[in-house]
Amino acid sequence: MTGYDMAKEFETTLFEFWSAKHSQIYTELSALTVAGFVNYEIEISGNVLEKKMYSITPAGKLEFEKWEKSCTRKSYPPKDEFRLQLFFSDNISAEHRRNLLTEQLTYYKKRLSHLRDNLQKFDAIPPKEESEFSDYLVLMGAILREETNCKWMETAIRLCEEKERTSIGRTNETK
Amino acid sequence: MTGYDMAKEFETTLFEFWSAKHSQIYTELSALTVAGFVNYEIEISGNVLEKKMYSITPAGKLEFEKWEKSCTRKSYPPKDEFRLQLFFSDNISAEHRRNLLTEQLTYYKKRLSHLRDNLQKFDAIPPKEESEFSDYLVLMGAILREETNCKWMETAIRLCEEKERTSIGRTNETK
DNA sequence: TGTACCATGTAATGGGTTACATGATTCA
DNA sequence: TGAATCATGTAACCCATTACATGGTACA
Repeated sequence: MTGYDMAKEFETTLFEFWSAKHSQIYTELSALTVAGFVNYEIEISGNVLEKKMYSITPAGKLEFEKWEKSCTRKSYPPKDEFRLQLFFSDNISAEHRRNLLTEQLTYYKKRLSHLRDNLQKFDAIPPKEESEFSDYLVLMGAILREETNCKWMETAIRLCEEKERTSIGRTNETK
Repeated sequence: MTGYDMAKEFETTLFEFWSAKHSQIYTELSALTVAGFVNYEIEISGNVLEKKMYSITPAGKLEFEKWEKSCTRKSYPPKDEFRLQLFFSDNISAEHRRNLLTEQLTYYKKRLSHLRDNLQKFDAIPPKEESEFSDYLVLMGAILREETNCKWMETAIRLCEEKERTSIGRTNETK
C-alpha cells in the first residue's frame, strides 16, 4: 500500500474512529522505515512516476501485535466541542440553544444514514473467524453511537420545548 | 477563579468532554490576558501566597458568545484508540479479542456508574431556564453514551461466544 | 514537623494541521 | 490540452502533554 492509499483510507473507512493527513502519513512512514518496522519497494506507474509500496516487517508485526493486545485506556472520554458548547449554553438565549441542538441533530442524522449505507455491504453478520467480523463490530459501534446521539438530541429538544414542568416527580422515565 | 481551580474542574465535571493540564491552563490564561479577553486580581492567601483570581472582560464575553452560538462541526467523529484496536483485531487470537472486549466493558461500566452517581445531585430535571439545565443535558448525553457503549460490548462479546451462526438469515435483529 | 494539598510557572517534546511545493498520469 | 486525480514531500505553526522547578498553607 502507498502513503497516498493510506490517506484515502483515512477519509473513508477508518474515518469513524481515526484520521490523519497525508503530510503526517509520509513523515510517519519515513520514521517507521528508519525504525525498521516497515519497508518499501518502488513501483513505476506509467513512465517515470515512482510509487512506494509499503510492507510491514517482522519487527513491525511484533510491535503491532503488542499494541493490539494492550489494554491502554488513555484519552477517554474524547474531547467533544459540541458537548462543551452545550455545557455553557445557559449563557445564550433559548432560541440559540435550540438552533444548536437542531443543527447537531441534523448532523448526527447525516452521519447515521451514511453509516447505514455502509452496513448494506454486509448481507449477514460475518462469522467471527473472518476478518470482516472486526469491521462489522466497529461499524455496529458507530451506528449505535449515532443512534444514541440522535435520541439524545431529540430528548433535549423536547425538554427545551416543554411549556411547563413540575419540579418534583418527573425524573428519568421517558414518557 | 484561579488557574488551579480550573485545573481541578477539568479533572471532575468537565472531564466528560474536555480536559487540560495546569501547564496549558496557565500559559493560555497569560495569552488571554495579553489579548484582553480576561483579567485578574491578586488575592493574598495566608501571609504571602498570591492567588490570581481571573474574570472575563466584556471583549472576552463577546468572543465567547460568538463561539457559543457557532455551529462548527470540526473533529467529529472523535479519535478512539479502542475502536482502532478492534478494527484490526482480526490479527490476534479469539482469546485476545475477547479479553480486549471484556476489559473495555469493565471500563465503560465503571464510567457509567460514576456518571450515575453524578446524576444523584439532580432530584428532578432542572427547568430549562436554570443554568443547571445545561449541566443536566450534558450529563444525560454522557450516560446515554456509556450505556450504549456497554450494550455494544455485550453484543460483541455474545457474537464472539456463539458457537455457530448461519451465514444467511440473521442480520440485525437482537434475538 | 512533616505530609498533603494549594498555587504558579517554564522547557522539551510529541502529535497533528495547514500551507507550501512539485510533478506525473489519466481521460474527456 | 486542460482538469481531475495520483503521488510525494517539507516548513511553519498550534495544541497539548510530560517533566522540570519552586514555594506557601493547613492540619494532624
